[in-house]
Amino acid sequence: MADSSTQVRPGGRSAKVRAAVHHAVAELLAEEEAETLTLPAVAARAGVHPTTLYRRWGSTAQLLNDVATSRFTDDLVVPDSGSLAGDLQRWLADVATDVADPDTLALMRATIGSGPAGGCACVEDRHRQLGAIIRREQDRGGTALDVETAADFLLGPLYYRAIFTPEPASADWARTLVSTYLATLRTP
Amino acid sequence: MADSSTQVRPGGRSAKVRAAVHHAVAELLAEEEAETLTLPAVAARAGVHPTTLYRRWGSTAQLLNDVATSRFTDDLVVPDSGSLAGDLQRWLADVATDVADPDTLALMRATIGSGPAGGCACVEDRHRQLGAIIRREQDRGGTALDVETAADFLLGPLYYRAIFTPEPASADWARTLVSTYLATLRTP
DNA sequence: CCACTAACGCAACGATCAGTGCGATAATTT
DNA sequence: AAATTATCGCACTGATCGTTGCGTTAGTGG
Repeated sequence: MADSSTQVRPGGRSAKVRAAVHHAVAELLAEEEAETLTLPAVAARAGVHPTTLYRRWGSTAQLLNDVATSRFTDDLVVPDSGSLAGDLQRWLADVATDVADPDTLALMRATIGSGPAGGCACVEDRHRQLGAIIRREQDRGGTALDVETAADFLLGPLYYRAIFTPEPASADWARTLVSTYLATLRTP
Repeated sequence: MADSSTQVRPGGRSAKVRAAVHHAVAELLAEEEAETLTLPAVAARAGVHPTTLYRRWGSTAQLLNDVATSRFTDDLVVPDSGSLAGDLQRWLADVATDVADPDTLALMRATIGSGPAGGCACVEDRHRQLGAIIRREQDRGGTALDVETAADFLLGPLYYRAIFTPEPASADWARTLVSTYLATLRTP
């Protein structure tokens, strides 16, 4: 009975405001620099009163965390091609395509800059997806992989290129990354 | 003779102001959230008038870029242990130790969030250092490595863990990373 | 359909930010 | 040492931000 006095009300209007605000954040990050991303600016773009943003989110950091979490959660379908290599290649290619979008990158950068937990909000679901792929391979009777190590070798180079280097990471490059990673497993 | 009319003057006072401002940025990022990093706040901490910051840097984005560039340039000595494995292990362990510092991480996060070129400012010199190590191995008659690929497998997982995951990356883990990377080269 | 209340809009306020013009200081050159 | 001028400090101003109190709108349960 933890805090039963205040009941949430995610009805039509709140959901509509939330969607408009999320859309406004993505728009503003896509077109201008992250400097001008203030709560009044987002409110004006979303057609919502600034007070609403101050009350619901409080700061741009929490708003960005919310936007990034919902943006990078359940946005990709975990493939089931029948083999580990196929699943990983399909999935990482999708991730690479997603990360190659400049608007997506802008959201990631802003979220990372908003606080220590910003990065986690961007890749938390990716780790869940990778875990699902690995678990499925294990159920097939295949090799048991460590999720963290796989993330180091697959997501590591991909996100590193996206954030820290100007050169893009294509879907083909992601597939090559999976091949070389699986090759290292067969030859310890 | 491009713009010979305006000559820079990096004398004693300017250098002192610059150092104080850089120090103030690092301090503010270390203690509080990145939200409050405004030019007047930095000026107050540095004991400098806000107008100076508006004129010399113009925005927090450019200031952060300047701070990050000078912070992550010539801060590590490229080792020369006689072997590629030794050089890489020493160097990447140093990088890991540097990145493990919360204050360093805060500066990196803020710089990444300040603009598209933020990430490059943090690792540009790292690529130069890695290139120097690889070139030295080549001069020894050893294997010729591609700098970009090596960065993908060495810096990628390291910076990915630092920015996107809560678990730290120790110096020992970095050395293991080098070992596994070199192992993959011997077995193509 | 009605009562309840979470969520939003509105107006007003102090605080801080971003920018400008002008004089003072000090680095650099002759 | 004197002249030149890049750089900084100061005072001032308009704009924007962050916050609060109060009334209104609209989900939610009876």
